[in-house]
Amino acid sequence: MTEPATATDGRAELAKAYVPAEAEAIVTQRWQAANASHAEPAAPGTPTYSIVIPPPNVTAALHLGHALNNTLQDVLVRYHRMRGHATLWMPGTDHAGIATQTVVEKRLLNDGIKRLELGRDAFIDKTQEWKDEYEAIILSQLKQMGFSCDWDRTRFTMDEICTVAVREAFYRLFDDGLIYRGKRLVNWDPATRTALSDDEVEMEEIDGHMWYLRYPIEGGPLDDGTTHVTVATTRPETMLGDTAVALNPDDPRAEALRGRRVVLPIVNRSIPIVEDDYVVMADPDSTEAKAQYASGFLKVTPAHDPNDWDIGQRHELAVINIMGPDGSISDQYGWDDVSDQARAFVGMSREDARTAIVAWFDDNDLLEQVRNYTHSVGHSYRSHVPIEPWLSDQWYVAVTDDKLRGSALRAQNAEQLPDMPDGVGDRGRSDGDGSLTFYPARYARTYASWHENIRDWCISRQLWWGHQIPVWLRIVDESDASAEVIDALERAGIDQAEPVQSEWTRRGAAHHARRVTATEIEESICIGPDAAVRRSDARDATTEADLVAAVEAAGYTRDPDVLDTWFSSALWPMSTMGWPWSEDFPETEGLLESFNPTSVLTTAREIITLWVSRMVMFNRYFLDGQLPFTDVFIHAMIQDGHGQKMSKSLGNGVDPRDIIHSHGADALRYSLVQMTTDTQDVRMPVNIVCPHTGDVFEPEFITNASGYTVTAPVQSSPSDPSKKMVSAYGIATAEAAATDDMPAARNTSAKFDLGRNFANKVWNATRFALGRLDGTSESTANRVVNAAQASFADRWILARLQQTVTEIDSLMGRYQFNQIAETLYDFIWRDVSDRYLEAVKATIDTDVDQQVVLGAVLDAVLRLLHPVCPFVTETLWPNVAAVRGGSVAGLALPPSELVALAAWPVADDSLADPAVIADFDRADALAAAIRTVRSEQQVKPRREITMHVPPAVSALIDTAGGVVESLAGIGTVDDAEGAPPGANIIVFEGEQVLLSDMVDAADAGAEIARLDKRIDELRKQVSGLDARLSNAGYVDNAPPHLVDETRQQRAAAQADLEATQAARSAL
RNA sequence: GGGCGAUUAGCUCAGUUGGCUAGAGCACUGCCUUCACACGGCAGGGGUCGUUGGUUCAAGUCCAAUAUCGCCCA
Repeated sequence: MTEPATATDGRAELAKAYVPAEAEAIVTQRWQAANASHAEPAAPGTPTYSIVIPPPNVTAALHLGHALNNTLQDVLVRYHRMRGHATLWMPGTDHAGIATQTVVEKRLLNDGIKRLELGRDAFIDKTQEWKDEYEAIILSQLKQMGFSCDWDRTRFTMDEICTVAVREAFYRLFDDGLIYRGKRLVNWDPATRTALSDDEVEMEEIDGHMWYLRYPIEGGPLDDGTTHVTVATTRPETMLGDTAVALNPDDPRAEALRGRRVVLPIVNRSIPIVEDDYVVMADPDSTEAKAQYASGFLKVTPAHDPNDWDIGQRHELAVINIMGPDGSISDQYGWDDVSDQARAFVGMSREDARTAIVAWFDDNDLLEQVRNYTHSVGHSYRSHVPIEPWLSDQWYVAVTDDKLRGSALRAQNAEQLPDMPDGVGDRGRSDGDGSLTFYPARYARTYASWHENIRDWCISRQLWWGHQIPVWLRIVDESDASAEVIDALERAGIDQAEPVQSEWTRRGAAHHARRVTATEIEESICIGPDAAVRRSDARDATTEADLVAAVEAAGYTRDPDVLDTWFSSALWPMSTMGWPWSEDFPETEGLLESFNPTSVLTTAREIITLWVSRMVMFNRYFLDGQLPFTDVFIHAMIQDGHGQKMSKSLGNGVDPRDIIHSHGADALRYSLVQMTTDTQDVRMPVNIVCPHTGDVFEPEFITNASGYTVTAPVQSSPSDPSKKMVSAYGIATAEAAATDDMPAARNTSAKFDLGRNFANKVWNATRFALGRLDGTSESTANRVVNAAQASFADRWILARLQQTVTEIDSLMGRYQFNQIAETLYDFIWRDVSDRYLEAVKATIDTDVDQQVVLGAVLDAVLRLLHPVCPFVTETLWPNVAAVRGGSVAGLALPPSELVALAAWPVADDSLADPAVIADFDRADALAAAIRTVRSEQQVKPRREITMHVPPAVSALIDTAGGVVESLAGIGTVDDAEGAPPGANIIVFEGEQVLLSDMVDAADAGAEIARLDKRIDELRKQVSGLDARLSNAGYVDNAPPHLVDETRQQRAAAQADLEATQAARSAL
């Protein structure tokens, strides 16, 4: 193999096959040296194109899902950059609060270190180290895949510039009354001890039980002798916090029970019986599981169930919280009527308490029955333990406010969401209304219906890793409260925050107060970033540090919680571009004006609610209705070979670096683009590369504890089973560790062969041309070829090029990625390589015009393919540039040092030539028919045969100017009369074409068989067409052009049939 | 429970508003190591388009049921 020496102009000697690893390293350097992907704000009048990367979490290395997502973005970005747009692709990573904290905690625990013992600052340092490590890995992966992000602008969601944006956004929302603090039921994760938003809760089907517990009726039996009511519950342990029993008002038993109370067992609490529509009535014959299992009585535990909370609100029930933050039974969080009997349960875990309480009911003859019951239970997406609805103080964004939710809905394209939901109001209030378009369109409804059912967004997380909430709190007794606070609270009820005018607001902070108990008041001071405090028009504005010091001196302490990760992600298209004060970060000046709204957001569908919605709400809120992006492209998901979603726990993620290693980055990218369709998720069966032998083999699978099919952690080499290796699953799940004897094995997949072969094809097609072109010669250097005077093959390939450019332009605008890949494949492989290069082989060495055309076509091919396959095209670019000369009229291909910075080809309409394309297809069809006979007669490929043609066919052959001869291996073209006896006959367009000099002795039997088979086919075809034409319904109702077409087809098939029959009978 | 998507060749997938003999890649068969490419060329085999019913001159495509799988929401 030739060493790819790099000359100063970037040209390399071309090896026989494309070697991605060598090319990728060199090309990456050239891009870096040219700063090829850097963007500056657009000059006036220049069109812009921008994308912000969905910032990957710093929890782990990227997998193929990221590769897909970002490949699509790079295709768009490179395409628009070549189109001459000022193009920005903003890269970065996300701190991913809970996810990162969890992985770091786990790693520390492996070393025996506990987070709480380590302390907040030291833990954050450790997490920072993790972040640095994985951020570097992620950025390196992105670069290895060739992504043309503006690396100079790489951001992290906890960078100072992002922090300023987060602080300012929080401050403004707080000041505007859209952020509030309240005691609510939250989705509590007892394992990580933090609240989760609704979106972070995953529902899982659980095989559980329905327990039927008897609660004695207070004050003696009813008239019918009933002594108790039976409540049905899946969570008996929460009964300690029951504050009512509810039944449906339509229940026949309601009247007798009205006004009665029950005595809560164990606790001996007297609780009311209330009537509420929510309660499902018992009906053993119902098709609904709920009614089948219902007893008609519902225990109501407002502190531990969201539905019960609502019932409690309606009936003004007490709220008794019987659990601590770790999910154990506790009397420290609002339970103060603990009976002696109940005391025994305090301190138990929720699981133990469930067992113990059921046992207690059984022992006391109050357990009526137990039935198996499958129901869905919310689990933490992070720790996977069941969620505990838990009462606590949290911060919320009032996303249900019209300024957020309504704005998000009004943003939607009116074609995709014609009617606004009730109460949202019509579009047309602000700029971005009606401009948000989803591709594929069906996701517009997903987005809309989510907003219709949205609840306020819980943004506080009990974590250390993240943006700490910029609010300082203190609780004061009403008697100690300032007059300003009392004055503000006059206007409000309990648990409602009210703005206060105070010394703090006069110094540039925001001040709220709310009553938290009958006598206590909670005051909260929100302080903006230093840049905001300094700019404040408040009378006594100082600095953030001074203000914080003063607030803390006054007895306020900062809320230790941090913000939900998605709060900072929601600001990503703004914060990365310098909002709110780009003058403080000069490198960002002008970005917001040039590049926000961005052109498109590319993401997977799971993130529509978490991220897309919130970016829309925030961007519009802070930027006068301006959208963060106008298009949203939702792409497919990559599943493993068993149709399972790729996930860390299944260890079935594939590292793109493995694919780059086995196939190259361009192959990875091309194959991913090729499989990106509107609808279908993609299955990716993965093989393993043996690190000992290089063998590629299908791994051994096992079924894990949860019933999923996973790769066995340790695999054996197929050719030598004594050699072992660790699979990616083994590494991801830590079930096996790589050693010298048992190294880690890379993954690969045959799905990427397609892309690798294609890159190699481009490579070799170019090598062919390089051997035939010499652009430095006098004759070609300044030659301008006019298509009208060019040869048939040249006119054809230029017409096809024009068609291809037009098609790709259209497909790019519609995000039809798989069709882009197919269009490129068809043009480059089928047309340029298989047909054009074969057709010109005979003439290229002498036809100077053809050399110009070939050079131009190759140049255009590299440009067209560049967005998808940047490495191979950039590698070949200088070589092609060096040998091509002249130009083609109507085909603009201005020179450029790098193809990455070259102009997208512009092919004038004058190059379009449907007649030439039609004639070429005819010539190609004739050649194909001849090749079929050659193959059947086993004619040697190099043997040049003679064809004998009637005048009609002769005309085509003349028109085609040698193409038929080249493609069919014809040495001589003769007229029909000259055919020797025994010549083979094919029928083309109703005419007989004879072939001779095929073999030394013709096989008459094979010839007869072939013609008989063809006659059979043609008969079927004719009779099929006859059937259609004899159908009056078709002739009368189908569009006339289709009927005409059918008649022509019928005539052509009939002519072919007759000619073939004539040939057959001549034998 | 609600919504969305899928079911087409052995495998992985295309098939735009209904209209040429339902396509591609891999795999398979035969021939070819021809001076761009065996990561290749040429030729070929292989599909009752999940099932049932309907609309239509015409259904892989539209409608209705139904089965199976996946995802999202509750």
